[in-house]
Amino acid sequence: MIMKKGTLTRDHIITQAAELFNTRGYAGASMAELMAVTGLKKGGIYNHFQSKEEIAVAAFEYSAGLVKAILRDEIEKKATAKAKLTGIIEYYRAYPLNPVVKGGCPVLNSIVDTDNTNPQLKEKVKLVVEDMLWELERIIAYGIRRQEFKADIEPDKTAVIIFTFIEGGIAITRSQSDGKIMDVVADQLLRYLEDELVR
Amino acid sequence: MIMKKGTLTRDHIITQAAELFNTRGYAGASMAELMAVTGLKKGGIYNHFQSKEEIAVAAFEYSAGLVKAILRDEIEKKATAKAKLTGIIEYYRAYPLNPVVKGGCPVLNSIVDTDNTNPQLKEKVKLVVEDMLWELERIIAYGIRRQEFKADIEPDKTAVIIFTFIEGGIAITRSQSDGKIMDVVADQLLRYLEDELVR
DNA sequence: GAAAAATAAGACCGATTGGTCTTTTTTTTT
DNA sequence: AAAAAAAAAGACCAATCGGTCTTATTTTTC
Repeated sequence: MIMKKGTLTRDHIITQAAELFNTRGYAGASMAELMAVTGLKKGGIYNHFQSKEEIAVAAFEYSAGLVKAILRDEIEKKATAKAKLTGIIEYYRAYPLNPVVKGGCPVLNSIVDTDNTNPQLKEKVKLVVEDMLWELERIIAYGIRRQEFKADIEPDKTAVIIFTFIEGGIAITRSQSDGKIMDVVADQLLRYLEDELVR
Repeated sequence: MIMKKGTLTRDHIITQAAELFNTRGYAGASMAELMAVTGLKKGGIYNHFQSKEEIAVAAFEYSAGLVKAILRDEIEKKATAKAKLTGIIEYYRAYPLNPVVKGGCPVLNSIVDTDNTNPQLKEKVKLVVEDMLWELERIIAYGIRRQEFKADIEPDKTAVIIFTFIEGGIAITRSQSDGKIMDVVADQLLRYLEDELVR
């Protein structure tokens, strides 16, 4: 057997929990609901985790891993910095239609959902955001090095601009249930890329 | 007596609830906590409201009213469209330091916090976002009319750009606890205003 | 200041919360 | 296939959940 049964079950709990917590929030989701969506009873779940919080952390790590994997893929399959950024922007244009996890962007949701009663999760979220900013920053620095981008742009600030704009778009889209908002955001980001970054 | 005692108590509950729900989320905040922060017992609270949900709606309306009042003030005290937008941008630059309600932007928080189990609040949030977009749109249309802004810019899309960018900035700021992020956002918005809107 | 009305208190409710623990069942090892 | 180990079940727990209702108190009206 390639994988122990328990590990399979554990993964199943995590994927189901990721969706549940992302749609209902940490406080809003109950263990009873998690039991329902996993098809397991209390004993089955608590055999793999020590607490609800531990499940939430594992679920967020899983969701964040999905997002990162998609971004990495988008980055790696393009050669130029401009193409990499364009790929990311286009990915997010379609985001409201195909979120990585049901319930919207897990990064945005966790930022807002995580109050100060869960410092462990809060720190994890912070690290994930830092990591995504860093990933963008690398692309921009790469573009400058390749002389695709203007020499005087600041990679760190540019990364913040792109990322905040995208996450804001996801938020407003969610409130209005209107996919066209992400179009506006994506178009504007492409214009920004063309006008202010490309030399 | 200018105001009945009950109304005063009701307002007190609302202001305290606004802060509580904004920091802990709807599901995360309990009636016991609301009792603690208001100094009232169950009977005192339920004398004014029928349910927790009704309190949450009233609290959000109150918070949204505060935000709108500030924006309106920022808009009215300036004469030109450019000055109005600059005023709003500068207001949000300092936002992480002085949120209208403790816990961050109530609009952003409610967008994310409100799942589909509370359609009444969700609709309210949608209307508030629409209203804020509309307010921005009006300024931009005003700027075009006054020939401050280019004639070919689209007020609705421009409003979306400004608003999503600001809300995204607030979100990321919250995750990183870093006030400099709002500086990057504000600076970029001012540049956008100068370069793409002003003719 | 007395009567009426509004307000707040606080005991009480059933349901649900996250979590524990023993027992049973299933899986893995030998 | 037997023994050992892992996994899942499900009864059980105290605490808390949102909410109700009667009683006591305070405020308002007359």
